[in-house]
Amino acid sequence: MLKHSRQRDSIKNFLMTRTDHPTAETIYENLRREYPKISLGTVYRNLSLLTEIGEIQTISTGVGPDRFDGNMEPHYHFICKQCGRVIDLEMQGIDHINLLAQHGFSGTIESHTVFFSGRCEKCLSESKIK
Amino acid sequence: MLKHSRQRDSIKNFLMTRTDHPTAETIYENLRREYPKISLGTVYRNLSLLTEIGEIQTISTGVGPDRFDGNMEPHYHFICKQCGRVIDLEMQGIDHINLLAQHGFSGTIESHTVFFSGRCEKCLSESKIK
DNA sequence: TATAAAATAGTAATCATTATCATTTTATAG
DNA sequence: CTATAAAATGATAATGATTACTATTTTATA
Repeated sequence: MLKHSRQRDSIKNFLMTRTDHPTAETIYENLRREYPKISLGTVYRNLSLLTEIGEIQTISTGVGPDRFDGNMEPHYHFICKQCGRVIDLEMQGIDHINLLAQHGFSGTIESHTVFFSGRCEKCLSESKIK
Repeated sequence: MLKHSRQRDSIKNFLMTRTDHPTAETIYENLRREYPKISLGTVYRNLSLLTEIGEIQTISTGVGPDRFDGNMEPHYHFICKQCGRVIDLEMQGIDHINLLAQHGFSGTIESHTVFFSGRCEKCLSESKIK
């Protein structure tokens, strides 16, 4: 049975205030202001738990540590090849790609994970300067 | 300047014979038959290098270690939620999603990474038995 | 064949994450 | 309220995957 925990609430609340998909380490550093004795293990444990119960999303980009997202509205992510920033994309849904994948495949297609990549606005403007 | 290496050739060749997207560890175990003294570091170093020069693909699924693919023809991957197997999908291209992502986004969308998931044929048939 | 650059094997180090466990917190019941 | 049991925590050790380091070997070229 799941019991209430102040630390878990705080992690969830922190994620709700951010749109930059912070890492466990960043979340830890920030929570320490409110809970100076919180441990990194507690942060990881709760991030896993919150992901399991569908309150947050874990984003494994394949580059660097995992990132976490408190926004559960369906949306897609962009990863900048230059600075690594993860940015929310405002685009229409592309669930139809599941049908394309299912066609001729003998397993069941239940979901998909998509990352777009390229260069973000900031990196583009900085490279123009140089 | 890039110099030739028997070990690198062997890694590349091994990947060309497989369609199951082996891990570095699996590649290492197999290469040891031909090169009993090969080190895991050499395997990782060459897998990174081969990926950099575009001869193979690194697949970071977010679950378990990275997997590697010697097939550079454009294609998509399915990851079984139950057994973790990575399977090639034979589906039409979905590059049009880049345009959808680009619409209203101020950076540049250059590419995308997509994984489909669900249950593979094998896991489906096994769960029927039980 | 000599030489320099690159690659290797062996191993240590690092990074991200998970596991362990004694102590504390939370929920529930008397 | 207090007692109790389950769950969560903090502190820390352990793990798994990958990268870094370095003396030695291999490769390409002169």
